[in-house]
Amino acid sequence: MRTIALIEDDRDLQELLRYRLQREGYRLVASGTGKDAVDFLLQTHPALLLLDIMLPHTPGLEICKAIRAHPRLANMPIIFLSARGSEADRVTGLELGANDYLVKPFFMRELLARIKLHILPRNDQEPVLNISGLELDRERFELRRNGEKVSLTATEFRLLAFLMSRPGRVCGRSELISEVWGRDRDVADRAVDVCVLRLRQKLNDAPEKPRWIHSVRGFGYTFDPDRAIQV
Amino acid sequence: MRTIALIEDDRDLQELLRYRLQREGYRLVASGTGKDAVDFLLQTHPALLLLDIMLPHTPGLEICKAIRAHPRLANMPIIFLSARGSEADRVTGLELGANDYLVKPFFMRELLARIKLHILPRNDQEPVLNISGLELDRERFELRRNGEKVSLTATEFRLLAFLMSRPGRVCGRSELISEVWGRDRDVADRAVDVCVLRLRQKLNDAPEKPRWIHSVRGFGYTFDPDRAIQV
DNA sequence: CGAAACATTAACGATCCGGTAACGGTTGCT
DNA sequence: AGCAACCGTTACCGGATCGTTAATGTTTCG
Repeated sequence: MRTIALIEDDRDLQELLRYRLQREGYRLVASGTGKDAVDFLLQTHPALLLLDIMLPHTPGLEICKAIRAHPRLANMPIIFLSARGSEADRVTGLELGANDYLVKPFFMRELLARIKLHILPRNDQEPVLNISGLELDRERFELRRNGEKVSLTATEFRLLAFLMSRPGRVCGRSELISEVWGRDRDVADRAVDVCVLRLRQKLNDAPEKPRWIHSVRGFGYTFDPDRAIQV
Repeated sequence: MRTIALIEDDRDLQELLRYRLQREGYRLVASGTGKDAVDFLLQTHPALLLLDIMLPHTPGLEICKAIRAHPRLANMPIIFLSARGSEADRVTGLELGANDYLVKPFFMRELLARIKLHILPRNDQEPVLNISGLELDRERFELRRNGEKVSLTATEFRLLAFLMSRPGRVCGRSELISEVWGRDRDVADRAVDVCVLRLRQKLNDAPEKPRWIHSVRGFGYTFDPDRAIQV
């Protein structure tokens, strides 16, 4: 279940949102004040933040700035909720790094739709990817090929997940190492090749017709079932 | 410069947007109808689409669905522009996969802020260059000539990418060597000629009428489809 | 016209690159 | 401790690729 954070001093709105969000399957954690907002978010780890602009003590815009400056929170989606709807208000809100800006009173179902939008869309967070016979389940850490399970190791799984979440994109070895192995890990390029080799073996990914992982000479690898076979 | 596509039948709004977006440094490509929207987008490769909902022939919602279903366009950001602002309209728009929904009349600066929001997080340089029948895809490391794939090697690809990203500019051999081959590489000038030769062969780039890569005697090479043929 | 300067082209061989198998270190479980 | 799974490294191989060279065309200019 995904957690959504709310910072809002209006008690009634707080309760209304709690009710509606719970009905949609979210967990709501709320705070009535912007004091210690960063700590609050670090503790609760929400998937998204609903942020009032007019708050006692710390204005919402300040909080937004602080979040964007914080390395661990920087890309958390933020939706501003504000009674102020002038052009200038909206623009400053959005330019400060908010992902969306809704003017009160807003339609509840629109808010829900926009929340979904900002939480779901990233391919690399989707719990299950299903591409041309390969089913990658990030929650169970399982891979199924035409329905039957293929057991992968952790690195193999992460590598495949990274490639599958960017179908068609050619990923260079250095990119793969920093994203799959870790930015700080000191690992040779060829480790990627070997990992790909092992993946291909487990997937029965023959160099024939419909291949999943393609080598792109001089650049790297790509997951692309549609790519023409190299002749 | 980033391209933004607009599908909108209101001429006045089209011109207004063209004016404002150009002032912000975008290039606008517009179509008054939703017919062949997918082809239109495949050709122009915009970074984002502004889409009217009420269009003659094909409704915007249909276009949105078609885009999301198309593998090469699926994650293009879409902003709906609509005169209809009811809760149901907004929700269906967003749930169909649009990234944003603005109700006409909207604040121009808010639109600009939202455009930035949806474009910014992505890569800085245009991933696909499309010049006079040549389609260079830096993400897939592919080149298509009038739609059909031409397979290039790494150096050929980098050289062509460098030339195509500066159409009309004449690039000297030494410049090309340091930018394409690498500042430190010790390579003779002639290597460039040979690489250009192989490129031309693969592209069927005859020295006749519309030529892509031109030799500029004494200086170097340039990619320029508009250049008059040397007589 | 003829030579110099420069560009085009074909062919060759060195180098680079990716596939693969084998090795050994580490980790975690029994 | 013993064992197996996992993972990064290394080395070798074959083939693709690329820079060089030299011969051939083409343009420029005295």
